[in-house]
Amino acid sequence: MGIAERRAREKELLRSKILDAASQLFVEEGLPNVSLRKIANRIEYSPATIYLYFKDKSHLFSSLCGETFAQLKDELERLEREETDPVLCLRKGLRSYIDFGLQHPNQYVLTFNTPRHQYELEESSQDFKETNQVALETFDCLRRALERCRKAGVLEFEDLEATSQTTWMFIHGITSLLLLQFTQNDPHFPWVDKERLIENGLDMILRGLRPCR
Amino acid sequence: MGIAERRAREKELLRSKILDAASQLFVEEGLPNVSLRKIANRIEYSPATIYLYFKDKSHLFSSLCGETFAQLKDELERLEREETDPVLCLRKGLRSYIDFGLQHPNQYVLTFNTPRHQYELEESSQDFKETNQVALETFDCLRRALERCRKAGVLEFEDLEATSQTTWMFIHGITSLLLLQFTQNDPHFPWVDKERLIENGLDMILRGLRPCR
Amino acid sequence: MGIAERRAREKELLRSKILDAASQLFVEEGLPNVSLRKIANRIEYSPATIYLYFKDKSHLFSSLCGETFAQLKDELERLEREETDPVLCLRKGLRSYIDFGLQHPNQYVLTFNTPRHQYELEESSQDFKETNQVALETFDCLRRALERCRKAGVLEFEDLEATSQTTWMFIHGITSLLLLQFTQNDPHFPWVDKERLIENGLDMILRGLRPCR
Amino acid sequence: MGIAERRAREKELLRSKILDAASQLFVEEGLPNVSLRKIANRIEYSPATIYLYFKDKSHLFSSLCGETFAQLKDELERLEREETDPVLCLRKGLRSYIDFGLQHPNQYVLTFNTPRHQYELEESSQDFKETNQVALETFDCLRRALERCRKAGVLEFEDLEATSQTTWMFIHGITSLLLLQFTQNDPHFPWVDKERLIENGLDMILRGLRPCR
DNA sequence: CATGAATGAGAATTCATTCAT
DNA sequence: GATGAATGAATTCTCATTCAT
Repeated sequence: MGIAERRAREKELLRSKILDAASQLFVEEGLPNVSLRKIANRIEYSPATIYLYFKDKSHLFSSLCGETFAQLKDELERLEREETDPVLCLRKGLRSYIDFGLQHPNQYVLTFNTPRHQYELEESSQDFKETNQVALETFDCLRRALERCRKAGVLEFEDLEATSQTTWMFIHGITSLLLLQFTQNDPHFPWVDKERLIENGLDMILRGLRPCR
Repeated sequence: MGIAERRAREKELLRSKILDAASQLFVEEGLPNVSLRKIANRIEYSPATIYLYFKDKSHLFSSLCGETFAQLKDELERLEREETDPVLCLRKGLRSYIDFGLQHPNQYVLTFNTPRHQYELEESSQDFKETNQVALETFDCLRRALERCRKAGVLEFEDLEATSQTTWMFIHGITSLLLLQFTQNDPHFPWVDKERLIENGLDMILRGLRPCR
Repeated sequence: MGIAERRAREKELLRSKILDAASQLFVEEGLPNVSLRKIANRIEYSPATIYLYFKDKSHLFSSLCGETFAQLKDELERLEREETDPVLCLRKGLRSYIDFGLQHPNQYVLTFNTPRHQYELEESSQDFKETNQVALETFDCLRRALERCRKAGVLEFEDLEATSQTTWMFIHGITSLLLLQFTQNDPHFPWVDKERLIENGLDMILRGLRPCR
Repeated sequence: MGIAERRAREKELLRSKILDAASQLFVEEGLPNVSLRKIANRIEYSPATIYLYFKDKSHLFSSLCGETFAQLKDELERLEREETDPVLCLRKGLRSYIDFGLQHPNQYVLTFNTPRHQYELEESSQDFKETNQVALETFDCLRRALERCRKAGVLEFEDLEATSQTTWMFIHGITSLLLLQFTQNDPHFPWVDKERLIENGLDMILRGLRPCR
């Protein structure tokens, strides 16, 4: 029993090491330059070993994203429990989302800015379903946060679903272009200070939802 | 004389065919799976021929994006001349941007959702400079549209630059997630109807900028 | 245990096969016409396999030369131990050098008659350092042989270093032009018999160093 | 008539320009990196034009070498006429040969250190015959210079042909290794100063041929 | 469980050469 | 006489993946 447990623990550990290495390489070299070989090198295992833990490259990346976003969900749920003021809770949540994207640029880009057919994944796979489940639950946090504001009368809108999705689009736009800005470092575009942009964005979103008078 | 002209026309034609083929392959297979070989196959020319028209792969892609976005700029400038009502001009412009992105999904993704270090391009290149110039000019349309609204007293905001950038972020978010939705075709997420989402998004943006009372 | 050994042996064997094939192709087709593909074809392995044994093309060639010249060094050092007469030792050594060059025409040409910038190799590489080390040690044999003759009073010269280098130049000239003669097979030039030329050359070298009276 | 002449002159001129460009590129980039395209670029003609003047790449290079060595022959023949002291004439000739090699490193290497089957050339070709003729005549200068010294009693040797060839081998060795030294710039080998090496070499050659007592 | 060895497929790019004009 | 356009063949090298051990 103890032996089996240790084995399971060790197995889980190696799986994590693989994902960690992938994540690091991702940041350092950019998605298309991450090869299984490089991942294997970094953890000092053979490339073949990775196939014992992940069916293929796309499953690995899919898991990576899934597990990354699980963290975001946890954070948003914590916020939901701890922050009682509904508008503040919403605002902090949106802010967390953006910060999270900036902290995990590659997973963010891979998940939301990379057409899926590039890293195909059969829909039936277990990994895929899990990832998806997490995503839906994460989005639910936003839905609930908006609904709470509406109930409290501090925000006003008709269609909860449409508003949630639109709000997501806005913060996705903020996150996404900030990421572009930092990875490209384009000297020609007169980018406003990051902090400023984020707060201005959140202000505009909330102003767009405030009651009409 | 006529001969030289015909030749030039033919040359231009082949260049277009290459760009077209690239763009199609893009859609069908995703950026990292587009190779010069495949492009050449599709137009039934040899791979080497492409090098007579583009210095290398990154120049080809850069040209592709640059030339595509020149169209957007043209359209926005046309709008600016033709639509006199400032808010309507702004709204139509934002809408055009989104529609344009949806019509050229791959160029859009390549330009705004693809970290540059993946398809690097020396900054000094002529292609690069031109593309950049076009981008800046396109953004200027948005700046002017917002400023006109402010002068007309129909919108209210403090910092023109920050507001322009934030607005861009929002419509980029809309475009970007709509594209994701269509390329992924995720059956599990309860997407609201596209038209609805766009209009809701534009409403929210404008509401976020309306005068305080 | 036995398994690991057999594997190591097999691995070493394939490495040798690659080097052999490279060397042969070299002879048959000339250096710039030796491609990794051709080497792979000849040994009936895939091109990719070669990369498991050599980092890249230049490392392969560098290894080839290095390992070849290690043999020359061994031979010269053996001579040094076995031949006690200093002039004879020198003469036999020079002769060995020439014969060695004639026996390994391609490695010789690659090492001494091929401008390095053609097959560049980072200086830091391990292969490179080793090759270099071997070369220096081989040259040391010549230095010592000359010095021994001087001490014995049978040869006379002022500057050991300059004389060693000049002597090397002479035997290199002999080797090099004999190789040219055999690879070109030029029917128009009235080449004197090889053996004659070599012995005449060695005579002239030794006569040039004999004491003045 | 005048027209035809001008045409012929112009044609000859372009031929020269091609050879010049080839020669320059040679020096700058090394033999295997000289492509017809680069040559054509440099003279601002199309690659196809080169084929109007040279049958193919190897003929071009062959001509290049032939014409370069014609210069050496001219110089040696001039020396023969002007320098009356036989030993001095020999020594100056040898020195000229070495200097010439150092001044035309790439042609020298191509001619004498490059196995012919790398740049094949049918023996029957006109270019080939001419080049060969020049080479034989150049070697004749050395033969005559040695013979003159023997007749004057200042040098002593039995076989003129063998001695001439050996002498050539020696100065070829000097030239060849000096060229190696300069193109490789190997920091590990303690090369003696160039001038010193050359003069030491010439001394040794002449000492090797001086009368026995 | 882990891997060393191997590979087929494919990538970007360059080149010498041809030929219709 | 000169060339613009085109190409087939070749190059080095990387990668995801498999499989016997």
